[in-house]
Amino acid sequence: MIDIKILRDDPAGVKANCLRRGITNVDVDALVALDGELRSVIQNIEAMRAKRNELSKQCRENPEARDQVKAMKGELAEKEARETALRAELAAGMSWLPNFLDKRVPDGHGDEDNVELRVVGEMPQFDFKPRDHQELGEILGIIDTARGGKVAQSGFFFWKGKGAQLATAMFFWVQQELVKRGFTLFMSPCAAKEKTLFGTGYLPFFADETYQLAGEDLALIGTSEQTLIGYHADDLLTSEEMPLRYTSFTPCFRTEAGSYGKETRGIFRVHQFHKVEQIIFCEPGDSEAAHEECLVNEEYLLQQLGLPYRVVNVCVGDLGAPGFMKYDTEAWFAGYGGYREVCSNSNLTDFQTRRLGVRYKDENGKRQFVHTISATAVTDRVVCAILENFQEADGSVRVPEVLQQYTGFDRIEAG
RNA sequence: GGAGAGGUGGCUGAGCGGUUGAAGGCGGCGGUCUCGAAAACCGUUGUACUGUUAUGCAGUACCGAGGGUUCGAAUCCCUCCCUCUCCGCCA
Repeated sequence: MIDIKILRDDPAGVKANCLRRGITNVDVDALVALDGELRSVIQNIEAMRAKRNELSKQCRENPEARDQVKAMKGELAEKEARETALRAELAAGMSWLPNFLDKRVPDGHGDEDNVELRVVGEMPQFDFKPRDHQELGEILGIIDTARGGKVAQSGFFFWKGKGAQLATAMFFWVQQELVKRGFTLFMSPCAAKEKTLFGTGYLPFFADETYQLAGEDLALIGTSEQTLIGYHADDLLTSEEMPLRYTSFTPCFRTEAGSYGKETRGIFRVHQFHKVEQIIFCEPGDSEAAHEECLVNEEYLLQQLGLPYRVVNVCVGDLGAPGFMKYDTEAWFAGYGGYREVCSNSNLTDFQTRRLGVRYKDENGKRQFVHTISATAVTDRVVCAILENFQEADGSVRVPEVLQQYTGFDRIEAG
């Protein structure tokens, strides 16, 4: 949600922002008109109430006042109904307005327009044709997509045996690393109510991406960002306790509506994946630095794992509506033969906290909305990158050194 | 799932149709006292929205949420949500 005062003061700027983001379903002028009408109705109602309250005080001595108030009731009720309707209509429209954009966000329509910032790490060299993670998973018996389909649905999968051990080791190691960097570790709910999904900006924008639980005001989470940020809904934080750094390891559920047939090979795009998340709550002036901090963490983890990667500045067309600026980190996938997204790191500014009511008192005692950063630490995709980059001619895979203390083995042997 | 109890300001805790935006206590802020501090005493202290001749003033709303009764509701009625206690079941 953006500040409605900005909408009032600079509707042209809001319109331009929508236009640049390709958002066409919001009529900014209509919203401004709604806001104006609402305020005039409010003024009207408040004047009537003031009169009513005044008259009510006289009722005991003056019976005529009672009749006057009675006479006002119908009109007041009508105006109040109008106010309720206007508020609902305005809120619905406001909920579709996207966040503003950082000056550095590049133009563009899709991921092909993202701007490469740097390429890091050494490419693995092979004297054979490297296999992709799907093929390796089959050879090693560590990824089972067929049985995922059997027990759940196509798009669900099993990590099995040493693959599951490798993934578990990586997720555990990453949580430990983030705790060392000042993050508080959570184990968090994997379902959330509509209010939480709306507050974090997933609704209404990504409604068809969520798995709704039948008969409940609950959906499976698409990311622990939803619950970790919802954690502080309606809270008043203090400058002293910020920045708050939170992390959680959870499954993430996505219907992937509309993406059928896209990147379906392997487990790159699935209905359930697993993620360690980085969340930061901070004062507005600190969010740019916090955004960079999460990126540093992502890069550190990939470097420690020995994975080559590149960082891109995500263009406006590939940036979600809540995002102010986003970095994607793309690991090299040797079998696939290209860079593929493994981490997504967004500065959401006050877009979520305004919806959720997460505020703090600034040095003047004024209440302000805090800023949030939401960034991936690692997901299953990183395990896939390990498989593809650490493979050998027969399909065996070496375990990155930093994970060996947790796996208890240094290779997954083929055959 | 069964049976009870309860949700009031930053916290604690009164109020149970009108002068209650809400007693008392704690905390916070300002002051007196002091070389300084503590203690004591005095004063002050909610949030949101709207309008303004704007670090002020006025109005409206807010006592879990939403409806209703009433000239008027924190107080009465209805619905829902949540929390706690006991019993049962259970990873």
